[in-house]
Amino acid sequence: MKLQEGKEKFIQAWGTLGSNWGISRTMAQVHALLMVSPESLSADEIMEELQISRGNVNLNIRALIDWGLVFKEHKSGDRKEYFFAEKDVYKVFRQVVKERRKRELEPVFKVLEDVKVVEGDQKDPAVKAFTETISGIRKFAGKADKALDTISRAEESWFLSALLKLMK
Amino acid sequence: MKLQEGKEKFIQAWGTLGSNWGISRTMAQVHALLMVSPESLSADEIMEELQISRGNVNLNIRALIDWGLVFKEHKSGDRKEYFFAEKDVYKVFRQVVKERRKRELEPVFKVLEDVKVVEGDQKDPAVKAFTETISGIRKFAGKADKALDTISRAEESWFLSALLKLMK
DNA sequence: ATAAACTTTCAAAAGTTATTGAAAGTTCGA
DNA sequence: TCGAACTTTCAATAACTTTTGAAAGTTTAT
Repeated sequence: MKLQEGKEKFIQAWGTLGSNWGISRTMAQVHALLMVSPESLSADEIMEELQISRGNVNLNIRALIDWGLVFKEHKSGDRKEYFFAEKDVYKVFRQVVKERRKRELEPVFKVLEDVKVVEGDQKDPAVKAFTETISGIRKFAGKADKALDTISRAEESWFLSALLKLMK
Repeated sequence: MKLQEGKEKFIQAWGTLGSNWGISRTMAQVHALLMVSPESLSADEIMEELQISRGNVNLNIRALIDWGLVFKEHKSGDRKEYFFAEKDVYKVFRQVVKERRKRELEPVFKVLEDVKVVEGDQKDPAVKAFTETISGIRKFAGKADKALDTISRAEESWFLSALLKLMK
């Protein structure tokens, strides 16, 4: 397989994976392109490679920077900005875990906290079912949150050895 | 807080969570409604509670059944079908892990396998960067896949005690 | 075999999200 | 301060996804 073909296949696959997980397809594609580029790229180069507009590149690059997955670089004697991605997959994973935990788990906790006590007779099956489901979710979410926090702080070596132990 | 209000808040929150993770909002809302209902519900009851059409209920119920999160029930003396959800949050989690692993990780593996060897000089930085990134992702994905497989087979008690150890 | 009660399908409509491109804004060197 | 080189914004538009509802299909009791 030719390099260009491989790149394109990988970029498409990464884009699909992203869009299945609530990350915009283009954002994931820009990320994929930067992951396989040895040098940092300018906005123009990204436009050219992915055939997307300047505005779109700008929007998605900023989102990636916001997620902590992409960084800016300035080359001397050049006024353009250049961008490069974190290439260590484990660091990417940890960063995504960290961000999504903050963005999505926290609002859910807030709602669970809000609704955990509803008025009414605990003998009413409707009240009982509601209370029990919410309480089950709260317990599970608390544990998941701790686990994710641990993962997002962990060193790769530590994490992998712990995983291996887990799998014995 | 009144039960009805709590239910509505929870259903909205679950819907938002779902749509952030690539699951349709309505599918997550139907799931949430069934999670907090003590009895199984008919299509009509779901239509009524969530104010959505019959076709929409049917589509999303079938998807939930396909995911293994919701089940059918027949009540004697009644020709309607009734639906109820798995309420054990850990089982729900395991089922989702299992399904997404199958649906999404597998196609990505296939592409990674396809593109892992590209023609050209390994001293060419473009080829080298590509090869190294793909190889990093393959290694990580292999480990993640094993971990998810373990989780999706594990008993809750086992899983939680392993997590606790992990967190010491 | 029929009809009532129910479920499923699917094309059109509505709603949502992503993309464009041109205009506005910013930065920098001379 | 000016103008060139670049980045950012945002309203319009395009693309995609979800929802509807009526028609078709299926099942069951008699």
